This record gives sequence, C-alpha cells and structure tokens, in this order.
Amino acid sequence: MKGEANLDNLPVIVQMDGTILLDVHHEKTEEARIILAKFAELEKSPDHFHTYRVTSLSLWNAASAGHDSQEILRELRALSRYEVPATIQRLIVETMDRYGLLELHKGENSLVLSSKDYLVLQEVIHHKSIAPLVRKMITQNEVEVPLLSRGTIKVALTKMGYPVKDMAGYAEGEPMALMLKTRLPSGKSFALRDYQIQAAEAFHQGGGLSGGSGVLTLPCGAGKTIIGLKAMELLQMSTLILAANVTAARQWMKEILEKTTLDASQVAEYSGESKATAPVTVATYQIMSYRPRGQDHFPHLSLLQDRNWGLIIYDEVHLLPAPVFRITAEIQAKRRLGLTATLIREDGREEEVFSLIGPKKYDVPWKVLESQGWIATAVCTEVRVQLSDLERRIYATAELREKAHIAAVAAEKEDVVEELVKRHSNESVLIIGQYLEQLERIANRLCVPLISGAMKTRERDVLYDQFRSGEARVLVVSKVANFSVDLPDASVAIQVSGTYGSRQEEAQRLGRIMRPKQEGQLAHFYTIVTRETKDQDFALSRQRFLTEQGYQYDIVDAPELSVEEVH
DNA sequence: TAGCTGGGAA
DNA sequence: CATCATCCCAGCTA
Repeated sequence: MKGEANLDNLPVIVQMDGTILLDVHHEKTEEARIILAKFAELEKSPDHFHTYRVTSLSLWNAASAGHDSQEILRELRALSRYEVPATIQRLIVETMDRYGLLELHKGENSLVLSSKDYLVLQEVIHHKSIAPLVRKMITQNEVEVPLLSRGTIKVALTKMGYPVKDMAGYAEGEPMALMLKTRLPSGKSFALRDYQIQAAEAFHQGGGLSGGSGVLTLPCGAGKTIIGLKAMELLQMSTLILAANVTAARQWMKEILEKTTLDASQVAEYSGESKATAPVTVATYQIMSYRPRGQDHFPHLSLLQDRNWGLIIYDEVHLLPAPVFRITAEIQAKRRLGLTATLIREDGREEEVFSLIGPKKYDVPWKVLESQGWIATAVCTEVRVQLSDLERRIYATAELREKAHIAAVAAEKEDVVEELVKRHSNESVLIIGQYLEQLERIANRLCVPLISGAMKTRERDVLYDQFRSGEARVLVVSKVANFSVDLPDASVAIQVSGTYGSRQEEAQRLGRIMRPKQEGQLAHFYTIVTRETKDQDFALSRQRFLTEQGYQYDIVDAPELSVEEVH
C-alpha cells in the first residue's frame, strides 16, 4: 500500500465494492476532491488514503443538481489510476438515470404518476407501499394518484429506489411586491455575488414545474440569507421562514428590513414571545413542534397552512424536526427552499429532506469560495495530547460511557490551550468546548471570560461587544457557540472538546473564523484530541465533513507544539 | 403588563 | 453516548 509515487499516476482508485480511494499526497488531490464531492460521500479519512462511497442519495442529488451520468463517468475515469470497474460504472449510470424515470404531474383534481418505461411503473405500483395510493390506471404509462398523497408517495418511491421528479407545480401564494435594494440604509452599495445569484436561480429555474423546491448547500458565511431574499424577489409571494432559534429568526427580519423594500408592517415574528403574522413571517422550529403535555396535537403547526404562503424557507434544514417533516408532506403544493451548510443530519433522515423539501439544487465547495476570497483561508491542526498516568488508570477501569468524558477533559489539553493562546498573541481567539468544568478551569487559568448557556443574553452581549472592539482578546465559550448568530468572528478557534462525532458541529465551529481576513492573514482552527482514546475516534468522525470540503488537518503531537512553526 | 424563574421536551 | 444547549409555557411578583 506504500505509494511508489510515479508522478504520472492518478489520485483515485475505484474499487469493486463501490468505495473510492483518494490518494491524499498527489498533486491532483484537490482537483479530485471537488469532483468527488459532486456525487460521493467521504466515509473515512485516515492519513494516506481517504475513502469515498457513492450512495443512491449522493447520486440522485448529483443528478438533480444538473450533472449527468456520462459527465460524472468521464471525470471519474480521468482521475482513476486503474480502469473503473464495469459494475461500478453501471451502478452510477443506472442509479443516476433512475432519477427522472418517474414523474409526477398535475391532473384533473389529482396527480398523475408516469414513466416512459411502463415496466418500471408496473413494478412500483404493485409495491405494497405504493399500491394503496394508486387510484386507477390512465394509460399503460400513467396512473392516477390523489392530490393529498403527493408527499407520501415521494417518500415511499425514494425509499424503494425510484425517486420521482415532482413536476406537479405549485399553488400560487398571496402576491407580495418586494425588491432588493442596491443601496443599504448605511449608504453602502449592495450587490449579490455571482454564486448567490446562481444559487437562487438554480432553485427557481423551471418556474412552476421542477423548480421551486430544493436545497442549496453553502458554507457558513457565504450569505445564505441573501440567497433566500433573492428567491423571495424572484417569486414575489408571501413567505414563511422557519429558523433554528429566535436569534436567527430576528437576524432574518433584520436583513429583510435592511436589504429589501419591505417595511416593518410587512414582517412579523411568530415565536414564544410574539405570535404576529404578516406577509413575511419568521418562526422558530421549536414553536412549530411544540406540543402541550399529554396532548397529541401541535397547536402552532397550522401556521403553515393558515396563510396562503407562496414560499416556505427552511433555514438550517439539517435541523428540521420530525413534526415539521410530517406537515411538510401535506403541503407539497407550496414552494420550499431549504438552506444549509451541510446535508448531513446526525439522525440519518437525509432521504426525507430529499423527498419532502427537495433535492439539492446547487452547492459550492468551501475551498472554491476560499480561492475566490469570499471566505478566509483556514489552516486546520489537530493537536494530540496524552492522558497522565493517573488519568490513564482511571480511564482503564471506567465504564464505557465515562471514558469519553475522561478523555475529553484530559489535563494536558489545558496546557496546550495556554500555549496556543500565547502563540497567537495578537489575534482574537475563541476557545470552544463542551464540558463546563473544563471550560471554567481554562477561563480561570487564562483570566478570560466564559460564556455559557447560564449567562443572560444581556451579559453575553456586553462580552461580545468587548470582543468585537478588541477590548477582550480571548473568549471561552460553551455550546452556545454552536447556535449563537451574534457570536463575533475570530481569527483563531481552539476546540477542546466536542459532541460525540457531530460533523455539523465541527462545520459550525470552523465557520466562526471564516470571515475574510486582511491581506494574507490566515484563520487557524485547532482541535485538541487525546491520543488512543474515544476522543480520537470522535475527532475523526467530526472531521469528515470538513475533509470532504477539501480541508486537511495537520497532525501535531503536543510536546512538539513549542517547536518553531513554519507558516 | 412586563419581567423573571423553573419545569419539560427532544 | 451523555451533556449542554435552546425554546416554550405557566405561574409568580410588583
């Protein structure tokens, strides 16, 4: 397996079982990564070869984003060291070509499920999950399905491997005139970036048919809100926006008032605090999924149907809770836009996002935005520490569930934090972790403030302001860092511990330092990991998403940290 | 009526 | 795999 590096070699090896190996030490690695990201998911990222896997979903998303199977094959062949196995070529072509084999159209007071290939249609309508939904045959190639089954049938068809292209169109919502401003209240001129326009148009194109529902995946800091506003401008219809928390909801309202011609009377917040509605209403996921104790209905969920929305925006669609999925299945005639930095859900319900919100319409790899200067160039480093002898003894005898905790709060991590803060003595530093006791110790040792969930919003704001102005250079933050939109940007982030293997958490945290820096200045992301423990497994799993996006982690052992670094 | 606190959910 | 978040509501005070 040792790379007898012949420079003419190519970086990719496609194996018989459908996994794809990527040689990490090859001049074409970065180029290959961008291509693989279109249609494959990164599975493992050990030191020398990264493993990708093509899944049905990754291929259908690729198909939906406008790539065709021949293009994918051509690019894959051009990167492959050996011939791509015929079975894998066939798998890619067959899976991708299945997307669009079935279509859903609008009929008279019903839906029409059709296929060019009547055998495929026969096969699916006799399946036990589909058969009860079929009302009658129309022709050999078409069957009638009730309007109300639109969501159910899409989920069922995806599950059985035949994703249907939904061409049944949308209900026109209540009209609402708005335009994006070209000059902001501050006096600054305002224009969308090319990729923002492309993303909004990728969502909208096809107008009433295939366009109008789908997901856009863009890095943190790429301006997802602005793309949402552009979609609203393209549609000119009343809009319901669902956000992950109240702060994010208010951020949307602020941006709408600042960047569009809508005024305050046309924008409302629907949350625990305010139950207002308006042509543009912003609500939280939590209020949608609120259920009084002991009852089985969701009193606020009807907001989705109460008004004649022309568009529903699902911000951070990877966080969408189960009840909202359920109701979304019932409102498939409404246009839906999902926005996220990652399609990964830690609960594995990616298929439902695909079926019910829509397939992926557009994405930009982080590295591409980095090369265009829209986000900072980040250097990721994994620093490995060891348990002390005492800790090791405790670890050895601890119960499985205790082990992760012990490894995560290893004392040596705190030395490393101090060292890193010293090294970046002229930069703003965020120290992010999960265990409060550990964070408290770090804050005390460095004499810097700690922000945790227990701290009142008002107090947090004071500290955020000090951090922004440079009065405070270092902040220690708990999981609030994962959600708080108000958390100021920094140029260095140090992660001391994280949730199990949450990939999206890692992405959020890196996002904290992604705002473009002054000429030539780099952003630094450190993650501190305890060697030979659970901590290391978790770290690997967390890093998968960013590796997929083209980031590489340099691995450094803690004692060597003080050695002069070359950057 | 606003503002705080505590419980419960997932 | 447990922990720490968040949000929503009810109930209290003034």
